[in-house]
Amino acid sequence: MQTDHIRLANQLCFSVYNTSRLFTKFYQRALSDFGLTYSQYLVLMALWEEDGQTLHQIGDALYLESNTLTPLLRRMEDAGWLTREKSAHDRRQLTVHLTAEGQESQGPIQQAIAECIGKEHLDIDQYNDTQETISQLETALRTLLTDESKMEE
Amino acid sequence: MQTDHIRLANQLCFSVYNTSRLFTKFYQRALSDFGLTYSQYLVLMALWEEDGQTLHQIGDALYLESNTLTPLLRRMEDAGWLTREKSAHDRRQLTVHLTAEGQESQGPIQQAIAECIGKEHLDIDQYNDTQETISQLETALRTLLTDESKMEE
DNA sequence: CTTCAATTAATCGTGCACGATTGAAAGTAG
DNA sequence: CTACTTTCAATCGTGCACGATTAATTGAAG
Repeated sequence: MQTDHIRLANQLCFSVYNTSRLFTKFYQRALSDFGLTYSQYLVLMALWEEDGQTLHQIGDALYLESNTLTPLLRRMEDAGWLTREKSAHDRRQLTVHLTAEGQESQGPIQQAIAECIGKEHLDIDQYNDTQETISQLETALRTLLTDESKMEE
Repeated sequence: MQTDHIRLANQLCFSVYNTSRLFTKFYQRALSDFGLTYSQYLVLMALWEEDGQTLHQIGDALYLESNTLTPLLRRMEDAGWLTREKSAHDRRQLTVHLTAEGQESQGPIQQAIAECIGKEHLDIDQYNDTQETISQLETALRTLLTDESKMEE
């Protein structure tokens, strides 16, 4: 039935939309003490993984572009988490480095999140399969949406 | 391991966040022809289900509050999808009714989404289990977050 | 009836997301 | 070297989300 397809897609999309908002609120509890948003936490994670990335590289990691990242990184620079400077070898690019504050905060921030997960009794182990399943859906949607833009070339 | 908990939570949250954005983009393809956003489509679905709901009732259905719905409904009224009027029996409340346009568009809009699902070869049946799993996670997070606010009372 | 509490939509300010465009810089071809 | 193309970050405008507050209306208690 075609209508069943729509109903399933609607329910699935709505659940994912709701869960995303709820997860963001959940993280916000731990992050608000540091004055961080979830998106800003994602940037920190990318830089903890590898410091000195360009805006473009961070965007590749988080699936975000300059229209979102430029103001976001500026706010994080103002807050003292990182520095922004034009790359020496290619002045079009922007290189982002963590400040000492940004580096040293990794432990405390992740501990705050860990406490939030523990204290709230979020049985996260239960969702090991969920992570795989949702990742597959994510991949399917991404290829579906990016293949389309390739068609136009 | 505590760090494993964080890593799983981070991956899960990031996947849900990405999937939500991708799903919104996917729906946007079908909805843009009608000048609708995904959030506005959710409001239409709630009103197709039951017309004449109050802002509060719509908010209960979509987990949104007046700070989001008031401007959203105003834009939809401006676009001709619905009408907003104060309830007769309780002038604090706002009753929302579909216009003829809003009612008649249900078929075409859902057909556009169905075509989008079909044409893009999104094998949605494959995600029957995913819907259940993500719904459980959604419920867990919601009770977790709303029980907390009850503690403060 | 009067006072106080509760409910409701609206308002305000901030921070994403994102489609679209711009301008600068770098790369490429002739 | 010059002209053209590509690749960047930045900018612009719109529409959510959402914490916090406000003002109007209703309900409840005395």
